[in-house]
Amino acid sequence: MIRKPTSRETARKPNMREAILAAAEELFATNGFNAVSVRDIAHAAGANPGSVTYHFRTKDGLLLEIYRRHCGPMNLRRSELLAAARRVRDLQDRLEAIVRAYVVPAFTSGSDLAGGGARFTRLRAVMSAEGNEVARKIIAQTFDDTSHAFIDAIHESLPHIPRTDIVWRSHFLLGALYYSLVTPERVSRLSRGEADGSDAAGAIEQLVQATVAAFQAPALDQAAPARRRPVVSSKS
Amino acid sequence: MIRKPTSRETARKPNMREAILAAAEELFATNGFNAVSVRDIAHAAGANPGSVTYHFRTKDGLLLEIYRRHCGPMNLRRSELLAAARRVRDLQDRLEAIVRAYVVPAFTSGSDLAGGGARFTRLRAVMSAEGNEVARKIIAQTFDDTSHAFIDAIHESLPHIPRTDIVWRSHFLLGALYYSLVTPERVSRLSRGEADGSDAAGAIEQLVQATVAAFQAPALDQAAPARRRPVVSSKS
DNA sequence: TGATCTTTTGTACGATAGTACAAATCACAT
DNA sequence: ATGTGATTTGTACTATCGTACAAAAGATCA
Repeated sequence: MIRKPTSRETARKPNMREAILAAAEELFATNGFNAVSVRDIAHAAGANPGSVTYHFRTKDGLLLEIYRRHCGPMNLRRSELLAAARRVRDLQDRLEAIVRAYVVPAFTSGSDLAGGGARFTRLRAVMSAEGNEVARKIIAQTFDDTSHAFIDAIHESLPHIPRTDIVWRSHFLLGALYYSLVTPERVSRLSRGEADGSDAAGAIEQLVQATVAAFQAPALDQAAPARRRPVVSSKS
Repeated sequence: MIRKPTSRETARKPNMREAILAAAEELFATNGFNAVSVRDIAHAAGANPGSVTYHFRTKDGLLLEIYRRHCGPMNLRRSELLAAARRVRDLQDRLEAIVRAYVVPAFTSGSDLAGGGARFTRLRAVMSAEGNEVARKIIAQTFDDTSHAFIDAIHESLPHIPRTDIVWRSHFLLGALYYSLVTPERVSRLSRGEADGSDAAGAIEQLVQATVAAFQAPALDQAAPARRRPVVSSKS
């Protein structure tokens, strides 16, 4: 999109650059940024360490390019699905459609690259946990608009819930989404094999079902604690 | 608990060992394991790098000791609160009490060390995202029993929900909990200052309210998709 | 074929990592 | 006061890190 591909763009190996990107994405997403060395990436991609420097200059540049690759398409897909969801008449159905528009691209789409969006979403989860600065910047300036659009849409379908509560609950949604991608094996283990945490379709259905209910929870009346209060003692 | 403190246990600085542990906990929790060097930790604790080696032998040993410090007390507190919650008669109230028993210690308690359990819970979140092996082992063997106890308790108060769904939803709970501690500033930002993501009490109330509703969501009938299906097109 | 540009390779450099270890320093019982 | 064991300091070693760069190899077109 930025460079015009000259006719001799093709390299010796068919797209070594892409192989490096894919390997880096995989390694970063599973081990974190700092645990993976440029040499690890090069080795996994069948490339020479110097080749990474040639294509991306620095390790940060490599991470940045991964984000550039995915953020656009994923945001676009989310916007499309959100626009369609907003046109749903029934408020209950609309809420579910909105949540689905948020969740589905994170699991399955996001770019045409192999592996789908799940790997990239997991990468985002890990980078956010590590407090990576490069990631933080590009995420805030790329996804905050979309996040606000989703929050607004949800708020419209739940007018009686304060916006603050919606923000919190959408935050929980993202956390649940991230964690499902980070440690899927925990689900399999705790369910004693009855559930498969790595099954994207199953995870999506569970997440959508649970999240819709969470959004529909009664508003948190911060002023008046109307209902019964904590039943168990709380020391300090 | 393992060493009997001889009368000359006190060092030159009052508890340099504890200072190192606290500094490491803080740095690991905010930057990840690999991004923090032993020298960073020593500097933050006002200690000499060699002192870290003396007390904990290796960097892994330091992390392990942090876990040992917190896992026991936190598990104990959770068990106490869970036992109390199970005695609540009303099923709705009981469910909320159980969720609270899970959430509250993660935010506020967990050990007598300064800073409370929030720092340690955040540390666990980051280590889990990084796929840290030392952490994974000790977590699985320390918390799985407790997790099962909570899942069972929740299942008892929601008998009509399949266990699989409960597992998924408690997984989402943990993910939401982790993420709230990892990036609280995102809540403040998205709510445009109306909510404070760093306010533990507020986060707890929001999380409990949302999670209880999520647990109470209708069961996911994997066999019969009774309700209307996705309203928006799904390509691929 | 030979010139030219792109890509890959191989190697090296300075910085920093984790850890080991001897020497210095401390607290305390005698 | 002095000896003794626990702790802290200072330093050094080896490995690996990110990155730079010159040379080799490959591709493209005159």
